[in-house]
Amino acid sequence: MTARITDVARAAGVSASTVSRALRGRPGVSDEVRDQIAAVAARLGYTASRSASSLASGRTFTIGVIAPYIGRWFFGTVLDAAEQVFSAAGYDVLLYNLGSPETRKRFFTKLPVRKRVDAVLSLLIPDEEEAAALRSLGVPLASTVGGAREGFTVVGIDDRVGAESAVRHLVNLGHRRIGMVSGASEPLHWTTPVDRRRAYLDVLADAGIAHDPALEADGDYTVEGGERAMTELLVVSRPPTAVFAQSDEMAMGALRALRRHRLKVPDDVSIVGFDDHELSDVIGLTTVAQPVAGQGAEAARLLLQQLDEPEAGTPGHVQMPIRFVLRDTTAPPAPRGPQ
Amino acid sequence: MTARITDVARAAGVSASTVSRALRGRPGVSDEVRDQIAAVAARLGYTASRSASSLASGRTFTIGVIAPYIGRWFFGTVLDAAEQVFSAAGYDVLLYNLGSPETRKRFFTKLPVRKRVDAVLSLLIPDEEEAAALRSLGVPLASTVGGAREGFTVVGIDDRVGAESAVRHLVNLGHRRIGMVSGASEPLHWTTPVDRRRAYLDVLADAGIAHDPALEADGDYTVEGGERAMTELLVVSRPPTAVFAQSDEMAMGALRALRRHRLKVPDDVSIVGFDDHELSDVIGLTTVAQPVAGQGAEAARLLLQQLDEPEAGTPGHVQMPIRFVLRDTTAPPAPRGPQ
DNA sequence: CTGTTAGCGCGTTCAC
DNA sequence: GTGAACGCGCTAACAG
Repeated sequence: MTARITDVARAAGVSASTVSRALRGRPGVSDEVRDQIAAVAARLGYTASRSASSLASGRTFTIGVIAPYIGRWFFGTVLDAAEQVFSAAGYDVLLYNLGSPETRKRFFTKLPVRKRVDAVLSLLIPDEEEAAALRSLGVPLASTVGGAREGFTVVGIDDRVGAESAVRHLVNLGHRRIGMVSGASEPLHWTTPVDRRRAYLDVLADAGIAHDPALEADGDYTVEGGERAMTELLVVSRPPTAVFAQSDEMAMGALRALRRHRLKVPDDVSIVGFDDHELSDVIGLTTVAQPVAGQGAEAARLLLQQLDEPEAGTPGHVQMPIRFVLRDTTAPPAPRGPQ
Repeated sequence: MTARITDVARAAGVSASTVSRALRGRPGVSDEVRDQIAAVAARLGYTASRSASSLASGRTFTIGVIAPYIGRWFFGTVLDAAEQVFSAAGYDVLLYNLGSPETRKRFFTKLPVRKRVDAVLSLLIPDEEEAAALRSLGVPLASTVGGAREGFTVVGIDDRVGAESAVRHLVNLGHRRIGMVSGASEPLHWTTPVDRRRAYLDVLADAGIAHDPALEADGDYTVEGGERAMTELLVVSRPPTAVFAQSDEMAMGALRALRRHRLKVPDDVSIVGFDDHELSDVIGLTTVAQPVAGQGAEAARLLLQQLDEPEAGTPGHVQMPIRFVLRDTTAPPAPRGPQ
């Protein structure tokens, strides 16, 4: 139904190989022949069949991208940026949205990307077993978010430093009852929640503040989870005067919980988030900014680089800069706490 | 490097054809042979090469998805839902992120999906020229958002009805100076901004309110654009006491502009949005809710249905339900307007 | 610089 | 129920 390479060859009065060479910009074709072939191909609306060319060449010009929840702002933004880099380089993106544990498991056992992609970018660091499955593909691998992994180029941020700045800010304001909304119920293999919690504990210890486990609640990295977690923190015997939420979305949930409890922010409770969500500025949320699109683009670039220079080895770990952003949800504690 | 079908055939002591039939569940293979082949294939980690099988069969088991800005919440959520439906049905998703006019143009002239996909889902209705290009692919087509198009199954909402409810709510509260933040600088071919504006004009006319062009400003469907637009509306001689923003993100931008101008919402100015963004609840934004993930899932389902029953023709246009959501950003006008 | 010859790995007729 | 032959459309190696 659509034109094949032999149709173009016949119409241009040359052989199929010449058409192939001409259209892919390979040397060994005179300029006039090349131009004429291009014209004929355009007239016939010819595009090489990817299936056939990858079968013949072994290359697919396709990158597999594995994302957990595209709908979440963070991963959507990372994906957006990575896709732009890939498509600008002529690669297509095969997207796998691994939200539930079942789809995740099925993906790594069946590995539908086998023989379909030239490289894989995982938006969240895979656990060791999953990483081993990906390594078996024999293609370059990269990941954003969540620690190091053998065989992977990883682009991330220093979660320790970022979380420390958030908590230290609260300490500097004079808070002593500092709670945390964390994301512990997520898959346990990534280092992000662990590092951010470690930083929280370290800063408290540094400030001579005893750690109270009752001031930690799990927010599942979602708005709703953040709301639930904040509500939990409000019913402990001595509620916190300030809360560090491990993500902006959980911080927004916490803000909603506070509003429902008629508590003022930052007068009654201070909130600091992490990520610098696109709407954090609208809400006035104090947070730790990280380059989200930047990480996606950088990981994509490094992956393409490995594809171009296979002998270079995997570039290892890249740290992107972070920045504390002061807005309106943090202030010194009130003379008397909430309630 | 990885196992081929002949490796499995040899290891199982059968022919390649039998392996092919057995693994794809085709009839004509005894149960014991089938089981044994499955075992051998699993042991060898065999997966059929998609390139080879689609070259041979003509099917790709891949769906092309065209998205404008994945990073935007709306499209990210639609994509997320659609991808889940596709992958549950065994299809892979080839993602094209057509943010800029250049990438968009390049996509539709080169049509990299040609011979690579069994169907195409566009997350935003293509213009007539783009639609013609897609029709030339000869595969089932579907779209979300933005009116009807020949050859496409379209899943959307009734923008007129939704926008009417938003504006009528403001009228019912007693507002007479009602502004609008629209998204007119977007590609002109989709009906969404047109329909929502039409509804705005109709409701004003119904209420006997003269239309003042100075009360309309373009917000580009972004938070920043909404902020700019609201700022413009505040400097006209008699500013609006209420504003209908054609999207929640623009409404959030408007809220930020108002906050910067020290104006209270809803005391000084009422704001109503459209979409029910995931964070609108956090902010307390009055809006018109539409099923976002639902539209993506439904469009994906209808596309798969066309793939299963090619003779059924294109199912046409599906309208999803919408719902007005009253929250905290709307109230009757103050006795005296702002300023 | 260009054409010819062989596959790439699989699905799909046909025979048996 | 199973195997042998052929071709999907293209690229790579070799001639010339």
